Amino acid sequence: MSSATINVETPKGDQDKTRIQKANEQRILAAALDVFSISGFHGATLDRIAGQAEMSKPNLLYYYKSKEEIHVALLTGLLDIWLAPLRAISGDGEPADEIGDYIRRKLESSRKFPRESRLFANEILAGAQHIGPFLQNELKALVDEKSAILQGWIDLGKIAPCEPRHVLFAIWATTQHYADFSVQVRHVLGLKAGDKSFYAEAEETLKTLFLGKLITAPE
Amino acid sequence: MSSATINVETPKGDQDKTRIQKANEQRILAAALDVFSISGFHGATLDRIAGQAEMSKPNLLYYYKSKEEIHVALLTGLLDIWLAPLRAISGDGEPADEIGDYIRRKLESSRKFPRESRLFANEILAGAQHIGPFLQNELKALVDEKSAILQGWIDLGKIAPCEPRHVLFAIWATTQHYADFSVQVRHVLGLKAGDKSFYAEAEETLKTLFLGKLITAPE
DNA sequence: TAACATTTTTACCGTTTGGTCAAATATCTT
DNA sequence: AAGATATTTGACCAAACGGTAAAAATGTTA
Repeated sequence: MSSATINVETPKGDQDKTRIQKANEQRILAAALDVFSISGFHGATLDRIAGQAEMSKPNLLYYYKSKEEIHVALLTGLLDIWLAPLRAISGDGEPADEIGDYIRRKLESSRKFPRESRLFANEILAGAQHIGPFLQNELKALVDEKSAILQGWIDLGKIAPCEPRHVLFAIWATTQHYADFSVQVRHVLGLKAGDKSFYAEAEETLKTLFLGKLITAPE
Repeated sequence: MSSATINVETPKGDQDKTRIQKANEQRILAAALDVFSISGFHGATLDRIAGQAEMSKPNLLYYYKSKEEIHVALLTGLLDIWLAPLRAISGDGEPADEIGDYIRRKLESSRKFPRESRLFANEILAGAQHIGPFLQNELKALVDEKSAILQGWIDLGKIAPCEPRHVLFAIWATTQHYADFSVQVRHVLGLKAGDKSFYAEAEETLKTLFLGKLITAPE
């Protein structure tokens, strides 16, 4: 198993790419996202990805040198989607608004990008082989920063005493659950495949949970 | 892909098994749990499982006819571990005790059985091919039953109004997160591999979260 | 349109994988 | 000990897999 980790630098300037190149790379990534997010890295095959992209396998390998390169490209593109809701937390707003909005954004992300969420979950479950450095560096730094904001609110008595990092974990877990475990959610609720009607209840419940006691009433 | 789902009936009475049979089946399942929980079904190979079990591959296949049969055997054994904490919720106790104990039991389960938790997560992520019927039947019935208890507490004004099923989802998500996403948790917290010291903070945080507002103060 | 570069396809290769089979060995029963 | 049964192993196989080579087709540009 090669130990390639993601590198942020763009190996090729996006402008000197052919129109066909750009289109086909998009088709490949879209197809690969479908397959990887369901079957995981090892369960996915180049034949299925190529089939999904309506493309021959050698043609696919003309754009990406290996299966792993496609996987890494997907993960790289994922990280911004994953980070965006967290980045948007501001220390200037009211805690209830900021946390509530964060929950809303994360739920929206689960609803709109369930495949990306499952791809991410698969990668973490498998030991974060590729995105380990990202977790230790970029993500950790951002969590440190946002935790300090939460800690500031605690010090001001605006929210209840708690471990800020674990509160973030809880928000991640609960919101991503609706994408990663959607099959279980639907089966338990008796919903049919593709039914996403549970998201409204989910948002209401999570806001009750996180904003109920966590936010101490202003005196 | 064969569509075998788990069947509860024991195909062979456990008593008429040889001493060697029982021992080797245990060795195989232990080894398979190691490999499956890290690599997923497709990433796992019979050679690696056999190697981990210190056994030749044909010998392994003498006890289990196929890779899938091992996988199903593991999943089947998993379900009781998964259900036990939920089963233990009683309508007779006080809400704060019952919910707090449920969180404690689920966290303990994540700490003691992280491989089982990841195996379960992998199976759900992949679409719950094998345990779909279990989710729709046994699990749904149990969730219906326990949700009714929560609803009873709501009606009595003992806990805040909420969607009981989604509260259960939130407890599952947050507690299992520490097993399934332990790599991410450790990287963000700056802990070394194998360090499980975060569980104490996790329990405290989750109880603050779920018992803070959810439980309305007795008048 | 001719020359060039890019894209696509056909045919193929070596390896890995899940699984089989018959023979050999160990264990149990009487 | 002898026979029956259960266990283990080495050799092997067909299929699937990731990937390659080179030619054919298509697009671009002067």
